[in-house]
Amino acid sequence: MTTPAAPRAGRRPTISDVARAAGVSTAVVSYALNDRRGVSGATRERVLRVADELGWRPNPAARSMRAGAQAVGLAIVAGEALHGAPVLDVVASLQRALAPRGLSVDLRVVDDDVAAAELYTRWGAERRCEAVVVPNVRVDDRRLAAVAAAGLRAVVVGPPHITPELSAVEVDDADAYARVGRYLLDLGHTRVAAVTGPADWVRTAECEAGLRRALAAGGAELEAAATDGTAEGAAAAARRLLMAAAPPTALVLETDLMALAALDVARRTGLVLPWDLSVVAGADSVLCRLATPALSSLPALGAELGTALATAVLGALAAGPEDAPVRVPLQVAALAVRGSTAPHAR
Amino acid sequence: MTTPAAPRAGRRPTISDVARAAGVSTAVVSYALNDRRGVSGATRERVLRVADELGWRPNPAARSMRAGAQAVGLAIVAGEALHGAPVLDVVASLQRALAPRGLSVDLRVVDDDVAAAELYTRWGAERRCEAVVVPNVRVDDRRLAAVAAAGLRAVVVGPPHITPELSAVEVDDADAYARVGRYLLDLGHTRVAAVTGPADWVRTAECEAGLRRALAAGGAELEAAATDGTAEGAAAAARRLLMAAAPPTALVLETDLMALAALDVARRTGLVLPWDLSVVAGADSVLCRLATPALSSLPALGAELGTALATAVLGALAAGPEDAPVRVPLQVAALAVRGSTAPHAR
DNA sequence: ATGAAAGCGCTAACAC
DNA sequence: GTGTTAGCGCTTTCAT
Repeated sequence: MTTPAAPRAGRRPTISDVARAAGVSTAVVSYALNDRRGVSGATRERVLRVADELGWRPNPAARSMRAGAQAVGLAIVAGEALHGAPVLDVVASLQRALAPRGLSVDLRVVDDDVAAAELYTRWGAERRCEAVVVPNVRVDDRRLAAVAAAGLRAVVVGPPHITPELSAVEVDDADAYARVGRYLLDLGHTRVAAVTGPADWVRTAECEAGLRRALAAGGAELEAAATDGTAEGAAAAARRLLMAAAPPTALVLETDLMALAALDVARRTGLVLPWDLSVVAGADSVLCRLATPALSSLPALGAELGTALATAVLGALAAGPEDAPVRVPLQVAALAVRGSTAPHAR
Repeated sequence: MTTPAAPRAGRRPTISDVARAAGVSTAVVSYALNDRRGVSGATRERVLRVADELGWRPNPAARSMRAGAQAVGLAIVAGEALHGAPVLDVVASLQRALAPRGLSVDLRVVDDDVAAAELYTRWGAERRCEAVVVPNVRVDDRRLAAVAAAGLRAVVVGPPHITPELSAVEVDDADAYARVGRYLLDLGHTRVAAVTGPADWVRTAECEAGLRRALAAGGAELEAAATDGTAEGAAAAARRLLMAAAPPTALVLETDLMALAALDVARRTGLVLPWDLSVVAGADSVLCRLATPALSSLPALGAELGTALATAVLGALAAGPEDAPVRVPLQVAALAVRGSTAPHAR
């Protein structure tokens, strides 16, 4: 036996179907379903029950039509990490934190920052998302210009004072790298080199500055080599540094893969870790633990960055256009000391 | 000076705005914009020009309202690869191939296959996507049941004869692993072990079967150890295998990380590669090239899998409900031979 | 507390 | 070839 109020077969039930089945108007159903006041307890109860029985689910397209796209956009350049963290780790925790608010994450993999900027422009025009996340900020980043032009709310990821006019997750990489610097100083290293990612990334400069300041305070010097962030680039830089007249006794590399590449170079150069050379990775992973010797590493961000981003996004969406931007600080935890670092034998 | 037909400030132009500005009706604009016949060349031209001048962009929500969600869903379990390939590589090429058709990819990271099944059910009810991609199929996969119940079109990724009633990308892993088997036979190995991912994955069984058949044809035996697919799990399995009374002289591992873990175990066991032990990785990556010795590896799928998926998805969407499912074959390319494999010294 | 109805931006059936 | 119009499913005034 079929309830006369049931929707046509082969169609998902709509609010009208629920309203008909519950014997009320669509407005009441909408109110009840969205937990709004203006509905009696009994009616609300009944509506919810009927909606559940019918298997009603909101149609996101229809909802977006009025409420705006319930999504936040994230364009990631192919091959890049998300501020040093594995992209999917961050996305997972961001999705988890935004889901209860009915927000989804629109992740796109683009070729470069030019494509990302175009995408932001398009997203703005299409009203495809409420806000965008901008990671791996460059100096004079064209994406930030695009975001501003598109009138999108943005959450950037960067060091504490980045783009003060925008909401941001402020990651204290300078502090983390300063701690690495002090650790190496304590071990007696006086010639340290850093192999970083692209020179025009704000984060790169920040990490290098933190490390340099800490070393300088102890009378040690830092030689920095910017690369494209690939294993090959890091290997080339490491080779050049280690072949120099007065080679460094400690090497800091921004990622796990870069550190692994440096390990390989050191091995081929005949250097025995950690006695001839100490190596520190800026972002931990299984790789760092599997390497021989295991690599001393700064923890990589992951879930923490995702939740921090969610906080910033939700804050930015809640805030009016006149309100101050939301700034969410995020600390990098302690260096994991492993077998790749040792006191410098003078 | 403002055109009288310009939309109110602070609002994105709609089709009505374009129609007004071009002096035609919304239907004509819609037809022109969607490249449909029934509009004169001159009118079409003018409409397109005006739309461009106004900066009109389609509103995806409004479009989805009639046409259905222009998206394909992909739920990936946290930590899993996509049929051995890096998730974002596949997603990038899938997005690139679907974008011209106006389709986007809705990627979600879920905790496990139970959550994935729930998500598929929800997607079906919400009409959130046109089709879903189901990778890493398990034996009696609950996700396939959910997909069927939700009435979603699905594209699965698996071996050639998987779920014949659904569209699929058929990856010939058995053949690839058979080639590895023959290669090891040619090197004189007679005791080979395979360390695989979870035993209830269809692909796992397929890889193992391919390897086993090829080895058996040459009179060699295969010992297979299923693991959880992590580096730790692989290390434990490798340790157990290598400590046995008659240890294998060649080890095949499903992923780059697992192979790296095995390398580490071998090193600690005092085995010198490739003389005491040959190691093959089932999925290549920078890691395999950086390892010492570099690992002989089967290429990992990436962009090819993405384009194959796009072909299958588009085919499935184009096909009527009565049409035969779309099956897209995909071959794994040749083994890259590197320093981790050598003839077995009898 | 509840109902009627307008409308979000777009498409498509139908009329001219 | 072009215009009119009725929805798609939902939220939200505005009446009652």
